[in-house]
Amino acid sequence: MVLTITEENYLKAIFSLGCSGEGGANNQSIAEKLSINPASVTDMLRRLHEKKFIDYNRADGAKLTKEGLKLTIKTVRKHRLWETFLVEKMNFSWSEVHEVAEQLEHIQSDKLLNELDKMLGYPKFDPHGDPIPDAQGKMPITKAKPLPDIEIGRKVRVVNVADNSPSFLKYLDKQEIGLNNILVVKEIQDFDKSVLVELKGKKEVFLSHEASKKIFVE
Amino acid sequence: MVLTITEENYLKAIFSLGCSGEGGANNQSIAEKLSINPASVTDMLRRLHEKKFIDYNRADGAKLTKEGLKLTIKTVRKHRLWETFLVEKMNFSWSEVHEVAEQLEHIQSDKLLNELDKMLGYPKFDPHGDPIPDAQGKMPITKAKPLPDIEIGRKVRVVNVADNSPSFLKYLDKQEIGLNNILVVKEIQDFDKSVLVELKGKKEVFLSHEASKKIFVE
DNA sequence: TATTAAAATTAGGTTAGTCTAAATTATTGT
DNA sequence: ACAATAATTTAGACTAACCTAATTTTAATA
Ligand SMILES: [Mn+2]
Ligand SMILES: [Mn+2]
Ligand SMILES: [Mn+2]
Ligand SMILES: [Mn+2]
Repeated sequence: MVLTITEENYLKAIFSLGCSGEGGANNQSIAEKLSINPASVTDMLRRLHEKKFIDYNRADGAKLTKEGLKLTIKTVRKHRLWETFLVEKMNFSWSEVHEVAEQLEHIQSDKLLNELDKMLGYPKFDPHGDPIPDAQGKMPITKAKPLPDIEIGRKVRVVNVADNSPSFLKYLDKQEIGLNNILVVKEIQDFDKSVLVELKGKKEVFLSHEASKKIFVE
Repeated sequence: MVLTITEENYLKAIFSLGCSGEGGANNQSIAEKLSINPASVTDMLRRLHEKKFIDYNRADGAKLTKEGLKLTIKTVRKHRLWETFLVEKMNFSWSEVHEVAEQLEHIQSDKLLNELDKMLGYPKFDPHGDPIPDAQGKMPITKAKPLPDIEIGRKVRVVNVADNSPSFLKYLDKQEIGLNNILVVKEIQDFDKSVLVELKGKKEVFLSHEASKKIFVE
């Protein structure tokens, strides 16, 4: 049951593509997510299927098997715990952690993983508000909504961001929007769907539709 | 200047073989250290030479170039800082850290490395008493001697162990010998060169010549 | 010095993971 | 229903890192 780093990355891609959208992950979306040629993806999907980590066919796309899901969730757990570690203990900002966590998630040591979890106080969410699976693979389910779905006037709390790219996160930093911040939705522009929100201290900022779709609140 | 994990491991092997013994590292010793076939080593030595990380010829063996040395020392720094981290912050024992550090040493993040160093208080030695190169690549030089070279009756302090294998380190644990422990050399047996030492609390133990050669004291 | 043994290299192969270009299958718009 | 377009797969190649078996070079010893 020992996966290569490459295999772990494919499984993770299939996992995250499978979360959004109900069907499996199709070749093209995996290729895009991993910046790899579709022909290479075909190859790897065949191998992952042979190893019983995924089911795959052209119509339904790739879906993790029970075994594949178990292994993938462990990788996700590692990724998110390491991100939390980097922010909580190593003075990283939320825009810096993802790249390093992409490396750290492949470290194999159950003891280290458990100690990390303990040191961080068994956190439930990572610095981007993503749920951290526990040692049994269970993770909390939240019913957060994207900002554009909120009625005008509601006061909400930012609980998750659906894009971990440094460019997006730095943009949020600049707008002074962070996890757990309280926002009030003031208005949504008709012509471009941009959202006007009030931050703490009465400060108001416009968020593009593009950006606001990726901000999840409760 | 981006090395593969495999290249880093070869350079590290050449480095450590070059430290002991004045000449370079020969093919066979590298092959043994990495558990790799000599024919494969020939291959890799050629590639490392082409990339200007080593000088190599059959007579003198492999020697790191200035560039190669710089990169290798950084890997050693990472390895030893991570080992220190595991012991100081993650409740690992000195016999458990090496294997995990072999993985962690390949993580690429200058910020993480600096923060790690800072969090640990800029340590000078790792859990086995090996010197940790600083950010400039400088490391303290000590004049420790192996236990069999000490005169009878001298009181000394354990400052380094020259074998990081779990089996050796667990053996030392069992004998209650650890870093910084004070020992008195009571006698050296003629027939097998085993060493009788007195530990704190007057307890006395025999150490085989094999073991005592690997215990460095001051 | 000639013979033998050890060390290193060469030759030829394998596997994982990638690529490009060409062929095949599906989907879609008219 | 059919042509155009999009998605996927096949075919053929490449690189890094390894292997075994055979050969060559160097060292040791009789
Ligand atoms: Mn991430
Ligand atoms: Mn995250
Ligand atoms: Mn070590
Ligand atoms: Mn060490």
